[in-house]
Amino acid sequence: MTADTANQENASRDRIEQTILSAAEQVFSQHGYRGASLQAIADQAKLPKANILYYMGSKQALYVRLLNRMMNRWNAVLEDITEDSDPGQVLSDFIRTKMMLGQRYPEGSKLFAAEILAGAPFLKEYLAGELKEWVASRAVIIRQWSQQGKMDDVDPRWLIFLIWSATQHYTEYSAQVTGILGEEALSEADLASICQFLEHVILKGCGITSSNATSH
Amino acid sequence: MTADTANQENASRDRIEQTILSAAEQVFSQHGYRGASLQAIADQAKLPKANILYYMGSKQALYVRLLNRMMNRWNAVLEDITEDSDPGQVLSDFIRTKMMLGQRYPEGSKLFAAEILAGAPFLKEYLAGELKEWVASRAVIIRQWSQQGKMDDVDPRWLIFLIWSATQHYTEYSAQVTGILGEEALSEADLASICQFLEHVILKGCGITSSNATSH
DNA sequence: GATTGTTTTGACCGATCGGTCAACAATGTT
DNA sequence: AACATTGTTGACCGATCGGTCAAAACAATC
Repeated sequence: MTADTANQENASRDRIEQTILSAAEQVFSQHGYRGASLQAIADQAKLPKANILYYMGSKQALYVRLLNRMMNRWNAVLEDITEDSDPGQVLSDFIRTKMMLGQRYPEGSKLFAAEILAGAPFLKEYLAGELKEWVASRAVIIRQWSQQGKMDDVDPRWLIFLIWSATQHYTEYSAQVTGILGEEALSEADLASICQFLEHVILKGCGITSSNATSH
Repeated sequence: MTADTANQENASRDRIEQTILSAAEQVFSQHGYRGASLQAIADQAKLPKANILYYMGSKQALYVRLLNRMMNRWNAVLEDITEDSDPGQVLSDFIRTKMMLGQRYPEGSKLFAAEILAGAPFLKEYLAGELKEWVASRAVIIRQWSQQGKMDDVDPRWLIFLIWSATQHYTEYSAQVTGILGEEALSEADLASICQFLEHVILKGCGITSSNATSH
């Protein structure tokens, strides 16, 4: 096997795998792990069912792979903050980044939501391990901001949960949001308006005086 | 059949139905409509599967009945507000009531969440009908509050969504929350702390000066 | 105590579930 | 050209799916 053909074959394999992952993400996100069927995924990917299993091994392996892919997409968020950072800037970025991620990967976000709803059977260790430490370390920094008088003395954990929930709402509850708004999907103007609203309420609510970058 | 025996039999039937509904709520809330099986519901209720169908007719009828039951529990919220109401009082009540409802009916709330995640196939008309009108009518009143200078000029729809999402988070994402906090379940102290935090941030964020009833 | 109506439940139905396998096609290596 | 490896897929497996049904158990009326 030459390097060329190797690349070609790997590329072909990658393309097929991406097709399957994308199809599976749609089906799993709508119906959860149990409610999704390999046949439905195969239909969505326009491949025979046996082909799905040839590439992915099993339903569970496919599902776990999707969960990991989604979690890697979140890793960059809020990574490089220090006690000297500007809370207004950081929280503003946090809100916009989270909102953008949800809009960019709606199926992945819903997949994650369904997993949590089911009691997080495949993510228990991740939540109680990596993610718990992530929240704890961010909380320390936020607490320092409060002590420095940069913002009110709020519980950082509740603040993080607030931003998570408020932003995720617009992807995971998109069926409700669009139903109530009477629109097919959220427009760019809607999204900008929502971001502005969340920044205004959360920053002001935390006693953060709007910096030049976050005024409106 | 005497009136006595009639009451007795109806009461017995009601008891069995409540057992089934409660069992079904647990199973549906964890795995969604498709992922739930009548056998799992029957096991949970400790009844033969055929008995479930005898009382409920079909899986779909059972599911729809659960959805309706849950929606009736929400009907009382935010019903009697006017342009003369105190925004601080009303929003404070709204937050606490929503949070209490989620804690009181965690399975029902998760059931609703799973239905929305799946694209609301059984609730499309309700969302675009009753609920849309409910939001629109509340929005009018909130807009009046803003014009009266009682609060900032924020989009009432985003405010309602914010309160919904922030409160629902603690029931629907309870697996994530407890995993991160390292607790089995939210304590009473946690709940009080969360309510206080949400009131502080949202009211202050909307420019509502804390009334005597909502200070902390 | 015979009759009538209501619950209860195991047995069963066709369809679908996740997964296996063998036959075959396609491709790479020598 | 011969051989080895990898990819493709219909047929099939036992288990489970939602739902039906009839026979037995139970209760109420006459």
